[in-house]
This record gives sequence, structure tokens and C-alpha cells, in this order.
Amino acid sequence: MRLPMTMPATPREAELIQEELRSRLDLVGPGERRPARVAGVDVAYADDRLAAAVVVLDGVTLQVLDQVAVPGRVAFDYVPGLLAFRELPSVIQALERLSVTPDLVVCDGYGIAHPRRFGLACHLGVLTGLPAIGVAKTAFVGAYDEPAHERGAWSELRLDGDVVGRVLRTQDGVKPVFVSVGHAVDLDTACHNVLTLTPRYRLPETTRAADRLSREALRSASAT
DNA sequence: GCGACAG
DNA sequence: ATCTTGTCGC
Repeated sequence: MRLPMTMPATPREAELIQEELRSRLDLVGPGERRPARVAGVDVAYADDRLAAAVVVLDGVTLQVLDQVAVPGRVAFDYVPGLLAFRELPSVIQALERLSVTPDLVVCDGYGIAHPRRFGLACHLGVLTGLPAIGVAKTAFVGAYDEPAHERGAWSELRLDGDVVGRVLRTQDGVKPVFVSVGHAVDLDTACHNVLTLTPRYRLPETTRAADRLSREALRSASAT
């Protein structure tokens, strides 16, 4: 499977691409579903080099089923709102080299909780056709109330009067994470899965595994 | 107009 | 994202 990704030359062109792809978004999905395989993606950087990593975990045991790392070079500067153009080229390549197809992809960032309602997770989902969600560590857009301090507590993330995500506490007393739908999955399902993926730490095991692999891949590439 | 701004 | 020591707690 060859998934081409258009690389814009300017931020303005990137916004136009987002606008076009946004028409292909599925914000509902098939309904409640326990994914058998959940993938986590992340990217590590060092100067103009980078390493994208994808790790697929069993949805129940959280054991690693498959993982792929792809080294590359930065092809787009970081611009808030345009993160997908910086990270996805290499992430898509890694996904294509997977030997198993994930039922859900957990991204490090946002889905529709985005200035133009089309964040990293939406872009990845539309391009691959895979259900995708975004789990971010800090706020980007939207307003919210602080959720209660126990694990599982949450509050709505609103943007211009719309609910675009949830501020979810994954462990008692730790800072909450920001969950938003990317593609082909609903918000309830997204949050249920995030809680399943956080039996012990604040961040999903998928994210933690992909983070470790991307950094290690960057290191072994340096030693070459 | 001025700041804020996923990773 | 990345640059970084010590420190508190299980």
C-alpha cells in the first residue's frame, strides 16, 4: 500500500490541503468497539534528523505485537496547527511497513480540537483510513473546567460552543490529558480506550512505547 | 494590535 | 521536540 502525502511549500498551502482533506472526516465511526490491536505513534528529533516510530499493542494484554521505526529528515518546520506536515510523512511510512493492521491509532497531539478542526490525528486517519484519536499532554485550543482529581474523571473541551474533546484524568491526582477524536471513532470510545491504555501511568502505553522506540531509533541512526 | 500556540 | 540535577515516593 502506497500512501502519498502532499507536501506543501508554504503554511498557506498546508492550510488549503487541510481544508480539502477535512471533507473526508468521519466523526462518528462504527460505535463502541474494543480494538484488538492499538497502535501508538511518535517522532523524535535531533537537528534536522528525525525518527518516526509505530508500536502495535494487544488491546487487552497491552503486549507488543509489532513495531517499526523509520529514520528521516525534517521536511517542514514546526508551526502550531500544521504539526501533521512535519510528522506524518515518516509516520505514514512506518505504518505501511507494519505486518499487522491496527484497529485504532493513538496520536501524540490533537484530532478535531484544532484551530481549523483538523489536527494530526484527523490527517493521519483520513490518509490511512484507520480509526485515529489524539491524546495530548498540554492544552492547545478550547476552554475547559478542571476535572475532579480521581482517575476517570473528565470535563468537556469546548471550542466556539462545540465539544471538541475531553480533558481526562488518567491517574489520581496527575495532570489530565486532552483527548479528541481524529477519524472513524466517537469520543466515548476514544476515552474508554485511553483509560484501558493507562493502567499505571498518565500517558497511554502506546504513546510511551512509541516514544521510547523513536528515541532509540534516533540513537542507533547516529551511531551509524 | 498583542500574545498564545499540539510536538 | 530538545537542553538537564537533584529529589520525593512507591
